[in-house]
Amino acid sequence: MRIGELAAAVGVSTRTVRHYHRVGLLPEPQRHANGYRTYGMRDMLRLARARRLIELGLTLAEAGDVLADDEGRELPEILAELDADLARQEEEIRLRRRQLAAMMARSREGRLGPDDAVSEETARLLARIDVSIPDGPTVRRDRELLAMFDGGRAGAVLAEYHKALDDPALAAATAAIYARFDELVDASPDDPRVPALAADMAAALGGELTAVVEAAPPGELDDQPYGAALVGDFPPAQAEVLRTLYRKWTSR
Amino acid sequence: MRIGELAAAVGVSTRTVRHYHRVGLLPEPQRHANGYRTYGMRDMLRLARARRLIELGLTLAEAGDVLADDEGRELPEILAELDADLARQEEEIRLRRRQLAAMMARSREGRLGPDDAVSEETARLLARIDVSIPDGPTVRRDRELLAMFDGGRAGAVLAEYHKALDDPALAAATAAIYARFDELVDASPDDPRVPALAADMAAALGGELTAVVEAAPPGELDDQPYGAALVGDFPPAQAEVLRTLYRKWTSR
DNA sequence: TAAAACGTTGACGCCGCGACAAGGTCAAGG
DNA sequence: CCTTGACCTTGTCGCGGCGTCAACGTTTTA
Repeated sequence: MRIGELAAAVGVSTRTVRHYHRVGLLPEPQRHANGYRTYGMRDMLRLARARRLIELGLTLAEAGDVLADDEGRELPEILAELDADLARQEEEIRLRRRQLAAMMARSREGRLGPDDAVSEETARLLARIDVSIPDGPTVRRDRELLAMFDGGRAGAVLAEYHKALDDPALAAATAAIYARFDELVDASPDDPRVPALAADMAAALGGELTAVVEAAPPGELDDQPYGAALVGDFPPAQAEVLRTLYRKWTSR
Repeated sequence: MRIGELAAAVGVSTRTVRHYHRVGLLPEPQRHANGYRTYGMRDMLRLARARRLIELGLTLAEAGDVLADDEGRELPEILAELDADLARQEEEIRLRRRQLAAMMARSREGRLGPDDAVSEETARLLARIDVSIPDGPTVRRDRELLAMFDGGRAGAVLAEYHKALDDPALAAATAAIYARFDELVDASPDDPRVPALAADMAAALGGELTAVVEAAPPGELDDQPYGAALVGDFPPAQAEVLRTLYRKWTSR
């Protein structure tokens, strides 16, 4: 048998057979006078066995070990390990498909933005915000931030936000604050609305702030780990509100 | 923000962030005077979005496309494709786990050889052979061959073999033939038992042979596609039996 | 006699980074 | 002032399991 016949009989490519030779999974067979590899039945058996193990999910090295050990001494442990690995993969796939199904459903009912690739829990809060708070640049940014920290890093914030939306009066107050913040988009940092809004925000967002800056060190917001990046993303007056708010909070 | 802070905030390595820059998934941010990359909130948002898509199973290129398109135009198709792919993988994993479970069960009850990584159907036939035919070199080789061609390439042979084992008389005759074949292991090719055995095999293995050499071209067995490799695996007298058998069959 | 269909070795590509190497930068401490 | 250590920079190799050229020799077929 030449390499093409062997490969065709077992159902692999000649490249695969040569690859197995190079990595030592199959021994190099005898060569014909012209340099062609010449295979016998025993080579074919070994290749077929290796393929069955590989198709089960063993790596080439593992398959080689199993075939080298006379009569599969360590096969059971490899199988157990492999099964555990497959079980884990299966669970992962199921989880992702659940997420995908939710996203595809949302895609069919409405629009689907990049922030919809988010856990169901966060998706519920985002949907609630969407119906409770009038649209605006700041609420959009907050939605983005909530989505960004999806995955356990801001679970406490989610709970506080839900509480704020549970009470219609609180929800209305929150919406009002968003609106006032939006109005400052082109204002000067000296605008008298800045300290007023900061004071009202400090009063209104008490619980939520507790969750976020639980251990806020003193100093200016710009000097905090992510503070500079945060305020840098806002226009001057809005940034000033954040700085004032941070000062109020750390001096509490 | 510097790269380490960004990476820590999103939960990836700095190496990953730089990799995303190189492949174009994230734009290179501004540099500080010392050459350090400096990130803002928008970079963080983009990275977090990309990560969520990637963790869902999108490739880096796909995630880049989705984030590049303003508001996910082609996201739904990618999601559908991805879900189909995951469904296929899930099915594959389930299939492999079924095979693994069967193998692990066999491993617990008895011994587990390299030929047990085989379909349930073939495994059943191998088990039947094991109890019906006394052990010997030839029956072992036949078991190996059956296992080798597992997977649809020899389904007809399986059926014929089952039929031979269904009838106790046929099973006994088959066992006898195996025994006589084994006796020829050290015999000369001129041994008078060779033609006698070939004749009896031709009579006994009619159906099975029909399945194997359904369209056997005339000529010597050694000149057939896999004939040389096959007879090369047998001692002289046994090889001669096979040649004679092939001649009988093609001149039928 | 030429073309096609085999065979040979060798090298690069894929995907998503991890793990080095070989440095430069910066703040804190002795 | 010097060192230490924790950052940052670019660049390259490695992984797994082959597919896919390239550039060439051999055998079989029209």
